[in-house]
Amino acid sequence: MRSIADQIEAYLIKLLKLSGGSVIEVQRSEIAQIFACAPSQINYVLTTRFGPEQGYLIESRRGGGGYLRITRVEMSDNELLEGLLDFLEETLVPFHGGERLLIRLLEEGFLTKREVLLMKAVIGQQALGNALPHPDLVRANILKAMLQTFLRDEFK
Amino acid sequence: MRSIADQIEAYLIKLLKLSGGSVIEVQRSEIAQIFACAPSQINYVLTTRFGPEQGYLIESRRGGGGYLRITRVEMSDNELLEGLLDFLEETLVPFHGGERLLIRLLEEGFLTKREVLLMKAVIGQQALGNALPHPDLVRANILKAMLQTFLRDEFK
DNA sequence: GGGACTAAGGTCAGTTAAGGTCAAAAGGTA
DNA sequence: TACCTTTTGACCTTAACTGACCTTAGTCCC
Repeated sequence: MRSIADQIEAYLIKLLKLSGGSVIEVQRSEIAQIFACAPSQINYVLTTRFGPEQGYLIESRRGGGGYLRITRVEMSDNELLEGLLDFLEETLVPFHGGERLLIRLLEEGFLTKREVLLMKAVIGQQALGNALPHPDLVRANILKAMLQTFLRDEFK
Repeated sequence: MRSIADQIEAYLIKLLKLSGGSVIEVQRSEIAQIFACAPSQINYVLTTRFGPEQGYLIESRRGGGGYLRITRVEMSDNELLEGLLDFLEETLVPFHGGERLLIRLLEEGFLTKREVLLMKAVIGQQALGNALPHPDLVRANILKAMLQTFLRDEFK
């Protein structure tokens, strides 16, 4: 069974699509009610699925008339790449984090499906094995090296 | 008598057939319950019967709503690729060896130039660093994982 | 303007629900 | 017996989820 988090994610994405534009405003408590879950669950979904890595910006306001605003952020290829490289600079990459990042690049049309599969294969379990000392760090380095490929002249 | 492992294998294969498509999602604990065995038994079956050599890809997710996803990846009859995989099976890959291999694949029209650059980046110094215990082995594994990507259905 | 009250959203630590790993015991078979 | 395959269980990691408590913003009343 799909988890509630997955369902909420799907719901919000649907809202974004329906809204035509790239921004929606929702009430945390309302969403929580729809899915019969704790309000903090919504925060969980937002942080795990709608972070900057996935290409979203979250703003919010508390108090009466408060809201959550979810914005899909469009970026140029270079901005996107450089942002991702910065991100990788400071971060370790667990497999699923890396995967989401790649999906983002696919959605942006930056990578082909074939390339994503290729890169997924690289950062996956099988390739890295368990023997390595710091798999998350190695993953970050590998992704960085691959992405930097695209910053080269010939691809601009 | 057929071992439980064999029965589980048969069951999963049946599920795959029934599903029509080439992918199923199951819960480890559920399967374990059906066959009244330890959950880790399922992992055993997966690693011994549903590895890449047998033409399957395993993905999984932990935590609430976790699952095991088994994907059938059709083997291509392409001798070159399979030959290369065999070759990698027994060999370590120093950087320049790996590079030659990629160039050959480019010449054969298997990879685009872009893909070759991508893969070269992966097996290069920067990505793997110097800290790793067996860089040549890691390189072999990574290349293997990447090439196996191309054995999948969608690329035939 | 300043409390007091109300209506939001935020945080975080802790619990629950998965799957992963590994070594060791058990079972088969040449 | 020696070796290989199965099977299990103890322990680990990761993801999902919740609830108690906190912060911020607006409203009403004096």
